[in-house]
Amino acid sequence: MTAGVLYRMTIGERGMAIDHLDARLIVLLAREPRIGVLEMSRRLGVARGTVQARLDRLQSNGVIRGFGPQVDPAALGYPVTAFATLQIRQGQGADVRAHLATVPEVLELHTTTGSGDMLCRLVARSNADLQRVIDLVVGFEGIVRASTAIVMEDAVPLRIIPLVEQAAQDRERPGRPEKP
Amino acid sequence: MTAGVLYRMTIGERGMAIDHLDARLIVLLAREPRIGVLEMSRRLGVARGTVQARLDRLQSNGVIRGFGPQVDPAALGYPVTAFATLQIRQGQGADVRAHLATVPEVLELHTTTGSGDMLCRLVARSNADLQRVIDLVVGFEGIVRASTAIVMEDAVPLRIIPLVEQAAQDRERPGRPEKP
DNA sequence: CACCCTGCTGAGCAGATTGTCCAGTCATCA
DNA sequence: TGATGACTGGACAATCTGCTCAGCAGGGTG
Repeated sequence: MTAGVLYRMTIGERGMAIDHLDARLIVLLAREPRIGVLEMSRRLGVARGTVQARLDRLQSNGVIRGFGPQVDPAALGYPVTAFATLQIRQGQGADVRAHLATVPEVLELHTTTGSGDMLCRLVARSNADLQRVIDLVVGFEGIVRASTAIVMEDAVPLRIIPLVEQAAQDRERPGRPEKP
Repeated sequence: MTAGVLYRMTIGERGMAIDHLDARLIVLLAREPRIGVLEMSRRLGVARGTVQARLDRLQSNGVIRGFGPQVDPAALGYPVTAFATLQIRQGQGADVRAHLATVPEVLELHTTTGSGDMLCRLVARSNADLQRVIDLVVGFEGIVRASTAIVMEDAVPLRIIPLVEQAAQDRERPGRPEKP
C-alpha cells in the first residue's frame, strides 16, 4: 500500500498543503522529539528515506521552523506572565520596537490593528517584579499608555497539533479549490 | 580552567538557577538544534559527559521542556493571527475553556486578571476566514463579549534567549539573597 | 500510446554518534 | 581532614546517520 502518491504539491499563495503522513510525522515528532529518523520510519511504517525526504521538505518549506529547545520561563525563575497592550504615539513605532527588543522580559511583541497599538507578552520574577518590568517597558517616550493583564492560568498552553491535524484533513477534502 | 565548579544549585521557591555554561548550552542549542552532544561539547570546550549531565539536569528540572518541532501556522496555510479578549459569564469559565480547547484555531488560551476575562491567540486562513473562527469561538453561551485585535507584524517573534542570558547573569551577582 | 518525472521502497556501506562505563583531579562543605 | 559533587579524558559496543543505488508504480505529457 503506497502511502502517498495521492501527491501533488499544492502551494497556495501562502501555505503548503500537508498530507496525512506529514501530519502523523509532525505529531509523532511533537510527542517524542528525541527519536531519530530510523525509529520514526519504523513507527510510521514507511521507509527511512521517505521520512528523511518528508522532513527535509517540511523544513525547507518552512512548515517546521526548527527544533529549538522549549524553555520554561517559570523554571528559570520567571513564573509571572502578563500581556500588555501599548498605545503608541504616531510615528514612534520603530523606536518603541527597538526599545522593547532590548528588554529580555519582553518575550514577544506584535503590532495590531487599531490606533498605533501593540501587544506584548511579559514575564517577571514576581508580581512585585512585574512592576519593574512594566516601568522598563513603559518608560519610553513613544508609549502613551499601557494596560496590563496578568495571566492567572494557562487554560490552553501553546499548541499546534490540532491545527496540524486539521490542515491535513482539509487537504484530503479541499474546502475551496485552488486555482489550477 | 575548570568551567563550572562555582557550583551550588540554588533552587528558589520556583525556578532554578542557571549558570553561564547552562546558558551557553541553551543558546547553542537554540541556534543549531540539530547538533549532537559530542559536537556541543566541542563547541563549548567541555567534556562530553558534562554536556550530557547538564542537559539531563536542565530537562529534569523543567527548564528545557522539550525539543518539539516549531511549526509555522502561516506555512500551514494560516497566515492570519489575532488576539481575542473574552468576557466570560460568571461561573462559566470551565465550560468556555473546554469549548475553546476543541477549536484547532485556538493556539493558546489564558485566564487573566479582571472580571472573568480570557485572552486567546487565534489563527485563520484569511481575514475573511477569521470571521468564521471568531464565530466559532464566540458562539458559546458562556461568552458575553469578545474584542479582537489582528496582528499586523511580529515586531519581536517569540524568543527566550535574552531571558536565558539574563537569568545566567543574575545567578552570578545574586540580586536578592536566597534563604540559607 | 509511449515516455518521463516524481515519490516510495529496500538495501548496503563507511563514518560518526550515542549510551555507558571507568579512574583520576579539584574545589567546596561539614 | 574526610566526604561529596562536578568535571575530565578515555574506552567500548551498539546504533544511527548520510549517502547512494536500482526498481516499481502512478500521473502527466507529447
